[in-house]
Amino acid sequence: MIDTPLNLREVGRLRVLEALHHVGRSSRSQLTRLTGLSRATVSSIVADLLSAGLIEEAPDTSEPEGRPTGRPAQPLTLIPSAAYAVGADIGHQQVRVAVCDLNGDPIWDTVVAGDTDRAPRETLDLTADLIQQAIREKDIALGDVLGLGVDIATPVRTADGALEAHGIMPGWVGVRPGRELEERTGLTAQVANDADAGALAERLYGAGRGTSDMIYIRLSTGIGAGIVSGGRPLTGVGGLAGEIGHVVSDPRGGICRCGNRGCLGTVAGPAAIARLLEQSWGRRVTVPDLLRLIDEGDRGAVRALEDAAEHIGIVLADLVTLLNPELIVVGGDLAAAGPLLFAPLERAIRRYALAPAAEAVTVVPGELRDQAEVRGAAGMVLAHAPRILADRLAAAERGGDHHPVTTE
Amino acid sequence: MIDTPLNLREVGRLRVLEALHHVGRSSRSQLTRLTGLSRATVSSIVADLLSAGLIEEAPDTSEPEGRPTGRPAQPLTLIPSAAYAVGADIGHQQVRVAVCDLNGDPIWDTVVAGDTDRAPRETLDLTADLIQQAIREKDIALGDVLGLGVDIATPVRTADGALEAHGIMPGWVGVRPGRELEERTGLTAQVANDADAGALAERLYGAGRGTSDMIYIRLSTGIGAGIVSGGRPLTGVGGLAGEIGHVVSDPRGGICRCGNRGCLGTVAGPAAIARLLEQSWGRRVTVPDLLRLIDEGDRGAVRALEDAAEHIGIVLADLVTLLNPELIVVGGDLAAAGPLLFAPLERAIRRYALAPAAEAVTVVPGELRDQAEVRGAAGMVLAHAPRILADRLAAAERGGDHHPVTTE
DNA sequence: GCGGTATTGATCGATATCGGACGAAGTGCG
DNA sequence: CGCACTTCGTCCGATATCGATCAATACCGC
Repeated sequence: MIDTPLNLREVGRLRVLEALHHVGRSSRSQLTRLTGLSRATVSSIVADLLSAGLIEEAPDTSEPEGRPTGRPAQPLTLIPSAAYAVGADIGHQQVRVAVCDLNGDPIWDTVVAGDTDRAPRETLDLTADLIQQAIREKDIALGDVLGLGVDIATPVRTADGALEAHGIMPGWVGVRPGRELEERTGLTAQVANDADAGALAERLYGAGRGTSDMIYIRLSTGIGAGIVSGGRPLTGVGGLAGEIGHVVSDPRGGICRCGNRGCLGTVAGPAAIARLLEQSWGRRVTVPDLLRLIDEGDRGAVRALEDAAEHIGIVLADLVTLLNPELIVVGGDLAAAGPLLFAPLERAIRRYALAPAAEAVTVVPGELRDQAEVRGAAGMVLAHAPRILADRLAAAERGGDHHPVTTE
Repeated sequence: MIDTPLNLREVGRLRVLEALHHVGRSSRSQLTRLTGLSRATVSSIVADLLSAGLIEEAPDTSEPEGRPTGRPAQPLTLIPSAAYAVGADIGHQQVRVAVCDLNGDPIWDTVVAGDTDRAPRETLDLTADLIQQAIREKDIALGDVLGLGVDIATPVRTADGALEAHGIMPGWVGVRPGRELEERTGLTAQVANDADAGALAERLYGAGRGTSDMIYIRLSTGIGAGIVSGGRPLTGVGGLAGEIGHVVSDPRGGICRCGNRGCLGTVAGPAAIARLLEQSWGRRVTVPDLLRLIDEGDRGAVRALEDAAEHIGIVLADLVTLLNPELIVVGGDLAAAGPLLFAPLERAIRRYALAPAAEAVTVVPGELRDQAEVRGAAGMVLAHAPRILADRLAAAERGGDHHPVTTE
């Protein structure tokens, strides 16, 4: 993903691809407006892309707008199956691999359970096997795969893609899953934190479509957040941004594995709620148990959830004051808890955040559920799809110069 | 600042200008690497820009690198005086106007005191007068001014540049200072919050040069912050981002004018510290008074400052955990307080922020002092200088087609 | 129904960009 | 001191882009 400046001759194609990727469907004349190129150039590039099999003339669909008059435009679209991206989500207890088409729609999706925390090598082997299985089963040419996106439940150092020491996956410290999987699969890989991947997915395909300033908060075992600012993921200088689970929520709270006291995750994380209930119930309580108890209206569980939600809401309120986001998307298992979670969350935001910022923000549950992270991982690659496609077209022209499709 | 896509023919010039603006000094051959254009194209564009008087062949300076061998490169630079930007800083008790050259260096700078809070119209008139006076005195052609940057001590709605209701400048609510000043001066204007302007200035010209993830915190009357994320200012969806002064610091603290309780600004803002001392001293204490007391080692003043710094540090710690910045720059009057301010600040960050994030961040005082905001205001314009210059060159070619310098 | 109008998409000469070859300007070594 | 070598900048033919003109298609009003 090095940002080598493109040859000026290749910029046109890139712009057309980007515009099509962005708006999904567009005519030649609309493309001239979107790209700034001349109509002649757009027509020429479009002809190229058509013969390259990347785009197609859409069969003309519903156009319910009161059209102005004039010759009707011929809509063009990217062919979704012209290229694919693979996403791999490495969680604590499972590996998930999905293949997505150019639209980001998953066409293959599998989850395999396993104790990933302690076995990096085996987990990476398994992941690579799943990827190859997917490509084989869907009969995809390796050259049609744009790349591999990986997300993992621990911070990723942006500089070299290595995993940070303070993460919760003990055996993985220092491992560079991107490079490992590149060697195993032959695909170019990029790696991100799971919350960042989830944020990207919800922004591209889920509840946050079209927003530019969004926070995705993930309530599963711990608490993590992915921040989108100005349309771009906010990772911070070392990839640690969004570690909302380690904001100090109660200075007199319990000791966190990160070394601080009263981190939000230890005070209000789903695991902490479950542990709280274990004390009174005297037996093991999992997050699904918790959800069932809440659903049954168990007063202790409801109280624990509400208290946790208020703590989370207070921290979110700070984030709202500081970042002034448009939307907060709540994902992870616990998002299923519904209004009992959302009501105290929103109340805390309205109460503690700066009023105009609180008014500007909406809190919604995620739409993608357990698919969010994998789709976001693939989405990281797809976000660069136009660039990768343009690069490949340019390389193909410089290399094999025999285009039998050139003239008639 | 509409982002109309450029004609492909005009992209080359833009890229060359951007590269030169970014690195400051560069040879033709280095420009080919920076821009991705061919050597031939770069040479042609450079010839254009030379004859347009925008760039010059630098007289060859110290090149102390162990040079590799080969024909020496001919360095090129933008001519700093080829264009200017005007900055206007509208504070609570003063208006400051500066003219900066293409390097961002101020060549004219004036402060005028006045009760700006209650007199928007008079303040705008005064500002416009100062701007015109500056242009006249420095004998600058209006066509050589790229634009006007305005910053003001209240949140600015990004959508239309109007001032937000919750700001601290009562008479200004709903005013659109950008449009007002455009009408008065004939320059195109852009408006930002003062903390955002300060952040930009410190990042471009001050303590934060070269950083991409930075927080600028301003301790003057109140507390505000400007956030730079991934090299871009983070304004949020409504321009409210960075309102660190309204993060709730003490839920049982006093009522803030924003309607909440215990906002950081009311608990630990310079004005709050001064008010705290007034209670014991029984007379009016200003921020300069406060600084003098601290300098004299007055124990009450020192204690009040340290307590305030800890409160501020705790909120900054949250920001460090959430944004993982590289640098925190402390500006505003109070930054002059020195180690008595910085020590508790850093201690709180180390204590409350996530350890690896705390290790990654450095806290430094600002370098630009009271010039930060004006220079940042001008810097907003200068950040787009290449684009504006390229646009103007293109427009000039389409319009007046008589270039006597073309042949011969 | 038919000309007027508006918009899209294609065609054509002028021009700018690209890649490669060439001259220019130095360094290092025999 | 000359020659090989390296890098920088310019020159030149091939090609893509641009702006303008032209054909195609649909709506509108009389």
